[in-house]
Amino acid sequence: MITLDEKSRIPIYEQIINEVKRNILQGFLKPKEQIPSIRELATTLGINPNTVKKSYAVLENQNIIQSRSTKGTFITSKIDHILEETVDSCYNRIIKEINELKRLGISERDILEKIQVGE
Amino acid sequence: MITLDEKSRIPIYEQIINEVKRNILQGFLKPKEQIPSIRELATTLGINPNTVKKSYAVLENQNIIQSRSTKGTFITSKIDHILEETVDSCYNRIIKEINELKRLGISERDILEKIQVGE
DNA sequence: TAGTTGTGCTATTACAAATAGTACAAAGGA
DNA sequence: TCCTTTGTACTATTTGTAATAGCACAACTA
Repeated sequence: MITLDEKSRIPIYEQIINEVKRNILQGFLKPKEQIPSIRELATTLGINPNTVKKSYAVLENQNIIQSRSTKGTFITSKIDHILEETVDSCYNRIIKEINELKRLGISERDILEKIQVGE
Repeated sequence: MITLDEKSRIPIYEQIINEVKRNILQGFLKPKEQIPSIRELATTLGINPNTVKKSYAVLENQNIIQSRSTKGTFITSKIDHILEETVDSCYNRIIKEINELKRLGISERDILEKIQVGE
């Protein structure tokens, strides 16, 4: 299921990209499985087909999906790299925030405690 | 010192807001201290005065700076709240990323270990 | 044959950021 | 007094990107 946030600063076409990846990683979409056609997804989301096309083009470029003329669009058979990349970028953003906190004078110990308690 | 990232998705006027806050938090700008005039900062950064004005308007609205006609613009005397708010938003972003990692199947223990080792 | 698929292309719209330009009043220094 | 600098206020324009609109084509399929 793909949901969009119109108010977000992130463009719709990027949101679609992220949502497709999320669906794959959560197991809702599996390798070789067919995903909605450009026109169908556009109708579902109430947006223009060109916007979906743009998302699919990027996803294909990242070897996450594969489009076949007159057939449809399918998840790539090998999706292992997606998880790794997504996790890495998550960690990178966390590290970035931690460094920011350190710069503000918060000790690493305090940060880790707060994170644990906060869960 | 204020630096801008033209390529960033964050608008210039927001970057200025963040930079002013950062300078305060790092002690480069102190309470009641005068900051560059709208025109001066605009010249320094090579941008339009209206853009700086927009940033200053937001900062004044957040009680971080105070503008006085014909005098200039000054840091507010009370800036304690800024640190708290900034730290809170940092933690919130970290929590958000951690939840994302959990959703991807990473255990909290693994996350915390990775963060510690990564530092 | 009719419908659906992805593809490719151009033109247009929509929106927010940023710029350009002008004008004003008030303070302060020469 | 004169000049400069300050913040303020306002409108108009430019710019860049996202998104839309619309069309045409080839190929597959029921």
